[in-house]
Amino acid sequence: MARAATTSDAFNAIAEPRRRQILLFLAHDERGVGEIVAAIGLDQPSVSKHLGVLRSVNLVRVRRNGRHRLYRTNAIAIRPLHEFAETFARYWQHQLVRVKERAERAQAEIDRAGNPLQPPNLKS
Amino acid sequence: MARAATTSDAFNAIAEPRRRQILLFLAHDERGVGEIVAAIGLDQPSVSKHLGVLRSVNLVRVRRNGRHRLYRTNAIAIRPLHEFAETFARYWQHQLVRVKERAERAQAEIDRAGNPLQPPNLKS
DNA sequence: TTGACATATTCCCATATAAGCATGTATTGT
DNA sequence: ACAATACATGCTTATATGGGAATATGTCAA
Repeated sequence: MARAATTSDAFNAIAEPRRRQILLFLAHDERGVGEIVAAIGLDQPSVSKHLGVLRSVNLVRVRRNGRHRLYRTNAIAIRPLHEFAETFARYWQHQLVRVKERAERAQAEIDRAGNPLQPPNLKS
Repeated sequence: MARAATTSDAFNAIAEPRRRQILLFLAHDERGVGEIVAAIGLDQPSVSKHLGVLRSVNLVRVRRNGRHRLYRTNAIAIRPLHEFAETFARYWQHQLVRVKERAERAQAEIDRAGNPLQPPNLKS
């Protein structure tokens, strides 16, 4: 089996850096394709194809206005990603707390030794 | 240019559903490969290869214990994903607030009409 | 209608899969 | 040393990609 299609879900669509760039660019307000092209420095057909992928997983909404098509990020489609990542947030927070505590203990060790120029715990 | 390698960053590695499954399974505590195989119902070589991808982007840590290799999710490697998704969280929260407000206005319309059986705003 | 403008779509190709199957490697128990 | 256990790696194949170039589609203006 080959890799899942980029159009299969938000996770696959977002794997591509240029698409993340586009989503960020379209997060605040809607923009025409030309503006996107100018903003991210990629040729127009490529941008249109990326937009096609994003559309197919509902990560963007389109609105037609004359000969322009105004795209905008559909933020809620990113929710599954957020929920997945959120699951791990508390783990790395614990991890960081432990690192911080260790650093503080090491600093206390230095202070107690009275000589800040000596690296602590060289062998343990 | 082809698609970026799955080993290029966390975003690409996480695009694969089985790898997300593995990360969740290894989030709380470390497990041997055999346990992972049993848990997610995939053959051993496939699991090993997925673990290889996850290793290459530091999404898991390994520790050897006799002939076992104990894997564990390295939660902090998921942080870039979380930060990306977090950027959009406030947008969809606004979106949901708007939907809720609209629903409440519609309900108020119904209440005012005094007849809950008639659908509101049929033409506007 | 004709042309100009804004986007989308098609074709081409080098590249990278993920799964299945077979095999290699390291470690332990006897 | 030998067999068994626990993983990792190599090989093959169907499939999908993203960018570049060329072309098609759709809309407005004169």
